[in-house]
Amino acid sequence: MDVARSEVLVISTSVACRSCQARHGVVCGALSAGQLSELGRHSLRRKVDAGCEIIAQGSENSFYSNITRGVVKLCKVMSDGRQQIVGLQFAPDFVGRPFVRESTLSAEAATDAEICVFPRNLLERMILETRELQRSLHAQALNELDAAREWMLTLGRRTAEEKVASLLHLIAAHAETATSTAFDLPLSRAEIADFLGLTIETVSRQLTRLRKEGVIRIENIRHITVPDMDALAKKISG
Amino acid sequence: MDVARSEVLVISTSVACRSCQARHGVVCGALSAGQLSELGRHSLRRKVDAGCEIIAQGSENSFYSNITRGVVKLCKVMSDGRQQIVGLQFAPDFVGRPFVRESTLSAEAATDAEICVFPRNLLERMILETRELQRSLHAQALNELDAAREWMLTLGRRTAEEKVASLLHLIAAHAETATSTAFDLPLSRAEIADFLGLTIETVSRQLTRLRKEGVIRIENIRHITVPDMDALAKKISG
DNA sequence: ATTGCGATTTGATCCAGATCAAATCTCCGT
DNA sequence: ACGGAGATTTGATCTGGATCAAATCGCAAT
Repeated sequence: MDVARSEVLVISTSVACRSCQARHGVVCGALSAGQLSELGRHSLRRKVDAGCEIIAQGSENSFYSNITRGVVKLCKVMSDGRQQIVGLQFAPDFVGRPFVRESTLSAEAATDAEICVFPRNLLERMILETRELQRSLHAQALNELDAAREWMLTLGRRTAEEKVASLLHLIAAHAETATSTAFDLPLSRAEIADFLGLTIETVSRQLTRLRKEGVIRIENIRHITVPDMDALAKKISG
Repeated sequence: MDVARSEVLVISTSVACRSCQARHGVVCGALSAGQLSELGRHSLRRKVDAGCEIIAQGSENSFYSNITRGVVKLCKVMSDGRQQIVGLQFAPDFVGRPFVRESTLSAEAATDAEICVFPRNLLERMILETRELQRSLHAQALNELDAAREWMLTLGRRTAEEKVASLLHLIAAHAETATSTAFDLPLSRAEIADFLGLTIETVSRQLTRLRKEGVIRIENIRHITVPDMDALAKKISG
């Protein structure tokens, strides 16, 4: 997303922030009706296509957002092009790093998504003013920290097969279907590789291996079925 | 640390928490004089030897602490024994995971250390009551999250040499000497391996390689000198 | 339907780091 | 000073996953 353009849009909008309320967004869920109305006057509901960069690594944090639909990937890239996905976020997560000027990572829509965009200054003021918002963002930060550390174990100590199984398990847990036994992958093979610290070839080979073992079925390139979730879980050494 | 024993000690102490104040601990730095005095009556200053387990993975979070001296490692272990260090904490960091019943990781003193121990219930009440404490712990959680994600990049995408250089750089940045060009390693080779997702043999080989290249001098097994910090930094691809 | 191109899979080979196996080094207790 | 045991280094070899190289698939544009 282009920063200058987004600021123009923020100013021009005047509708209340209904999308977040509907999804119990982290931000809107913590605000009073009055605050919600003030925030709504300056916020913007925005559709972003898969691949759209919401925040660029190294750019100024000039706005924050709530995801209301879709999946966002957080990514770090090195100067020589190597890159690592360091987090996946799902609705209704908050996106952004409060209280730091420059972003150390990029946030990019992994699927088509919808976000609710808030101007930085207004939101930071509300965080400092509103205990419940602070508490709620603190809770999300702690949850993300738990997830990041769990993933550090996966990156540092699990085999390729365990890594792929871990990813499928993670996606299944966040899938929107009730059963979560069949789901769409929000990531391409290249993105999966960047999340797992592997190459696309290894990811592909491990997926076909899991398929041949009967642990998963690959309905098509982006759609997986897991006949027996326990069999998948057994692939991940605890 | 034995949980039952620590609770007895907490109850029996009645001195104010002066060690934290001196080090501007995350907790004590955020409290008023009155709160400090209440907290002090229920807190405990405690020396722990290197290797002492402060929190056990899977145990109940029944207290929190502030580090006032030394280094604490956060560690996750798998049922088959593989383990991964997922964070290092230095004075005056806060140790513990507020608002969650069971710890998903262990915290262990990496060096001889001193911590200030608070009972869980009292501290959680103070977090909810005291905006400044909430803010301060939120800030620490966000910093730890940044550090965890930076380390995910290291674990997933850097080579063994870059990993070892990254670790030395990290330690140097937290060293207590002003120059930080010479420092003690708070970790054994085995712990370094568990932090970097490598084996001890690879860690040892990369250290001697950096030594032979003149990037570091190994004064003795736990003490490193870096003649030129830029040369070390150049080993870490950005 | 056909073409074209990027994404994915599959195959062949390579190599960074793991594993197995000794030497050394450190340092503690006697 | 003298064991002795664990920690560290060094050496030899192996291997999981990377790299290089082709197919093959999926699908959008014509």
